This record gives sequence, C-alpha cells and structure tokens, in this order.
Amino acid sequence: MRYSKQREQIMNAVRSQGCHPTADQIYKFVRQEHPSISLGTVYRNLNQLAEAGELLRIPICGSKDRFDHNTKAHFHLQCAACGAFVDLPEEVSEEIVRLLDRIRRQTGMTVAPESMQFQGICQACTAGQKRSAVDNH
Amino acid sequence: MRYSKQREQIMNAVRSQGCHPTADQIYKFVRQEHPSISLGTVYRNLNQLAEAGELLRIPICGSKDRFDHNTKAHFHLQCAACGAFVDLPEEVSEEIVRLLDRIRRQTGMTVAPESMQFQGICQACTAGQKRSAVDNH
DNA sequence: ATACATGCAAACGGTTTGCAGAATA
DNA sequence: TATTCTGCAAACCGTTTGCATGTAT
Repeated sequence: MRYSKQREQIMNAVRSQGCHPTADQIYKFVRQEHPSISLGTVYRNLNQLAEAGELLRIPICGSKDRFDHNTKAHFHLQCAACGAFVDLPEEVSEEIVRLLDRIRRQTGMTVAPESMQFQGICQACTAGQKRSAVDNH
Repeated sequence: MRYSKQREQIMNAVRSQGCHPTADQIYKFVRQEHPSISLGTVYRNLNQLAEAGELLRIPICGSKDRFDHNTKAHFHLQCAACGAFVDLPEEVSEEIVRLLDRIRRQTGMTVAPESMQFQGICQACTAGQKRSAVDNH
C-alpha cells in the first residue's frame, strides 16, 4: 500500500471522530481540508484500511456502515430512540463471548463475534432522558 | 386489508418454502402459477403481512432480507460457508434471552431480540461436511 | 362507488467500479 | 518508468414509490 495524502487524512478522520463515523461523515470531515476528495476515494481507502487491519468496518442492517479506529474485538449497540452508536461495556462483551462459546459446545455452530450487532435502547433513553435522534447519528 | 389473490399466493409461498425465502425467491415461486405478478407487489404484500404480524421480515446485513412464516420469536444463524439460514435451537434461544435480560439489569441498555442475527458456521460445516454455497441460500 | 391493490417502470440510497489522468516509488 | 492512486460519473443491487388501471367490497 503506497502512501497517499488522502488515505492519511481519512485515517486521521476516523481516529479523531471518536463516535464510529459513517463514510460520508468522514468524507465531509476530510473535505474541509481537502475539498477535492471524492466519496469513492473515501470508500476505497476505508476498505483497504479495514483489510489491512488498521480499522474496523461495522456493517449496519438497513443503514450506513460505521468505521471504528478501535480494532480490538468489541460490541456495539445502536439506539433506536436517539440514534447513538455506543460500545458495550467490557463485562458485557465478555459475557457475550462466553455465550458464543457455550453455543458452540452445545450446538456445534460457530458464531462470528464480529457479526454481532445490537439494536435497542441505550442507557440514557432507557432511563427516560430521551435525546432527539438528530443529536446523534 | 382487502383480499387479493396475489397476497394469498405470497402467504402460501412463504409457508410452503420452509427455508426463510427471500423476496425474489417468493417472486419466482409465485410466478409459476401467476406469471404476471410483479416484484413490487411481492414486496408490498410482504411488508403488509409483516406489519399485520402474519409473517416475520428478517433483515440481513449486506444481502437480501428473509421472510419467515414462524412468527414466534426465535433466532437465526447464517452460515458463511454453505449459505444455509437456520433456526437456532430453542435452548440456545432461551440462553440468549437470558443474556439480554442480564445486559439490561447490568447496563440499563435494552436490546431488541428481533434485531439479533447471527453469522458464522453451521453445524454441518463446523463438523467438516462442507456443502457448497449453491446448495442453499 | 369507493377504496384499495396491481403491474410497470423509474427512483432511491449506500456502495462499488471503469476509466483517463495524476502522484508515488 | 512502472505502478498505484485519484476524481468523476456511471453502474449496481435490494427495495420502495408514483402512477394509471384493475378489482374487491
């Protein structure tokens, strides 16, 4: 993989936008300092970086994929109320991994952890402090 | 919801194709006895039937949605090796539900069970009896 | 008669891809 | 110079939608 300014800026964008940005959020961000960049280039580079293991691509059913600079295996919840896309706490992640292990032993089916996405209601919204969907993404 | 021949045939197709058919599989199936039906009509009816609770629409990340005549809450695994789309055994489903309960108590996050899709390797393929992807869907 | 349903084709939204030209090594 | 990368625009694929017509109630 040869150096390119665009790729560097894209990687920086993913790192600086802590909140699991989508491709077009990254596109808008990078375009501030590099107005001529194209969305196709953003996607191409995100795919390459994901393949190289420098970031994670998180597929989202029925909406835009997310990208994560944290490449350590972990799980996410997308809140149906406010749209927030948050990491699950580590203890919960461990429980999930244990469950997948048990499933394998009990059924012979191997579940891929990176395929597991959670949808539901986040902490804040479950507690009733509803924020509007526009605050988040 | 007013009666229509198309809807009846679509519902029959979902019931007779035990294996969680996709919209276009249903389309091809119904077209055998009703060649003039359109794919748009199939989608419209599947959506209505899902809304009425007569079937389940199962969103699949990055590929075609599936439809299931079994409306009782249950979970699915899609096999990355052979493409099979299978129900998880009931004991496993119960364990998953218990886990979601625990997550709620521990974190205050509410996970929607119907959002949970599993990808991985099915029993047969884990055991090494790999079938090819074309055998299944 | 009046909703509601249909077939068709066009639109949609997120993502990928083919191409000619530009940048890296 | 030989590759790799870019910007652009068009293609892609599953799904939805607008419209004029047809059909159940």
